[in-house]
Amino acid sequence: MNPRVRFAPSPTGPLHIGGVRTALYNYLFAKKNHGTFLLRIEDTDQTRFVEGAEAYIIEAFQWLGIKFDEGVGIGGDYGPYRQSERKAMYKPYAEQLVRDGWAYYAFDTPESLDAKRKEAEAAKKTFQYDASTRMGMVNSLTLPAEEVERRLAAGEHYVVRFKYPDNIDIHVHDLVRGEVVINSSLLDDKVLYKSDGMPTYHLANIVDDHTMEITHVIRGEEWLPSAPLHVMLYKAFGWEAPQFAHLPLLLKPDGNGKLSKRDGDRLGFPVFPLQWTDPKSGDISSGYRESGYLPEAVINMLALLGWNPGNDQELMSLQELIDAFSIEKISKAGAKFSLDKAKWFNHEYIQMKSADELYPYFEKILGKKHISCNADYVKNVIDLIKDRLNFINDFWEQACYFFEAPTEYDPQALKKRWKEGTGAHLKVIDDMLMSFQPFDKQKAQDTVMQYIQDNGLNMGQILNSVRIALVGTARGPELFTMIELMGTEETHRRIQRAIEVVNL
RNA sequence: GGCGAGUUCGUCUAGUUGGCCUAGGACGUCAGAUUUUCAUUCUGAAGAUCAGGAGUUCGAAUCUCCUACUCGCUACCA
Repeated sequence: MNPRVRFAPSPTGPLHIGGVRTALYNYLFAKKNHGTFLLRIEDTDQTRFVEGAEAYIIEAFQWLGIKFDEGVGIGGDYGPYRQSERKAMYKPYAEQLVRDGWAYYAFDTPESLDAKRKEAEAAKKTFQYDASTRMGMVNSLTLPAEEVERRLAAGEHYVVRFKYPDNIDIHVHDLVRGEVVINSSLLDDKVLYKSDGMPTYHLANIVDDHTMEITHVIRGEEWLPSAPLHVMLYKAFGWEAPQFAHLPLLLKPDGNGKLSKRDGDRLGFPVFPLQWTDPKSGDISSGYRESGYLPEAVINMLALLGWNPGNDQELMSLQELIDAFSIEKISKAGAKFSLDKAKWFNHEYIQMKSADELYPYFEKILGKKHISCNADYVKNVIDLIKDRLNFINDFWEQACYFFEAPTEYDPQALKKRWKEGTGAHLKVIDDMLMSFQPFDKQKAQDTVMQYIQDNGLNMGQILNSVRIALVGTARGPELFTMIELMGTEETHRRIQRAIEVVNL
């Protein structure tokens, strides 16, 4: 049977990069095994619903180039794929569990539960709704049947709680961690069905995974503690459980905690694929896309954070990742996100792109500066400066002088390269350069070099002074190539201006 | 507090059946080389006694036990 896997985010805000990796692993697994990858939206918590989050999630995967076969936004035979739209189907399942003795109605109010917790806290204990306490609570286990009926009929608020069999070992077979065993007496009677008529994650995810015929549940490690509950639920329903694989966490670059939005803000890197504006506060969180990352680079980097192909290959296309992927090679320990490595990946991917491919990105950047420019010229610039780009957004910093004459000159560079008499030499060189119409790079270079040699000048000094005139500082690609690209007119203007302004 | 998981260079990791590991690669760092400058690129170096301890064994990063530390979960959130 071909596997069916799902990515099931909650639309409570922008998609965390750890979630993206979870989705990626699901995707790689599905594609490797000729399976189906579907998107399900888990919006059972109406109080945490955030406008635009679902659209954000879909757009993020579009940008990343990860395609769902089925689900929200695509459709399929197992829909609807939004849990809010499946609301009606959960209640019968909850009732079935109560009928079969696997669950019970609980009428305890949030206030009374709070009181119990506080009470326990005062006694330095923790209150747990479980086999040891449930008989002292207000529920269908302690109330007479008629009373339960009456309360239900009267429309009183209630929740359905799972009733663990007492003192049994629950085995969870995890594909990355092996066998995990926990005793039922340590677990609390989790709420399955909420008083607002919605299931909790636990019930909804089991019902949906079963009815959607999910074969493998690949999710974050934070779900491991509730996996025993899920295993028990499958048992209670008499359903075959899917295989589980709990992924290691993505950790912050420094320290040990889980990577959070705050770490991104603090250390200056995005934690979300796309930029996100909070609809309530208006706060903006940066995204990989807007920060100048290439989606291929983000995917490659993420794939290797917690998994590796078992050899030394690090630069891998999506297809190569698919071909090499296997759950067995997923590591158990959490992985720290590294900004340096992310930068390196992105640099590598930019180098793989041609000027034609890169052009649209840079045209947009120029557009924002209100610069419209001949496409061939821009592409030539790209070829010249590409290898110094780590991010798409580095473009302007690295190439601005190709589009705007420098307005000031780096004092450090001037001090080092601009000596007495430099201006006079520049005048001569300027004339030489201008004399080639049309410009002949090789001849111009030969002529200037000859001049430098004939006058016993220092090549580094002279050429760099020209460079400062053109760029504003001592950096940039090969000088005569720049001159050729900028044109003699522009070169002339810049040299003249530099002589005037620096005036030494 | 309870429960669970994890622990190889600063970071990501290789190491799957114990011996070719005097622990390999990548990022980062440092040093050289190339270049008219900067960046790129290239070469090289430093960097882990495999969390610690005990044991099994001729031999352990790899097996067993104990300890420590870190993280996760502990809601009518997912």
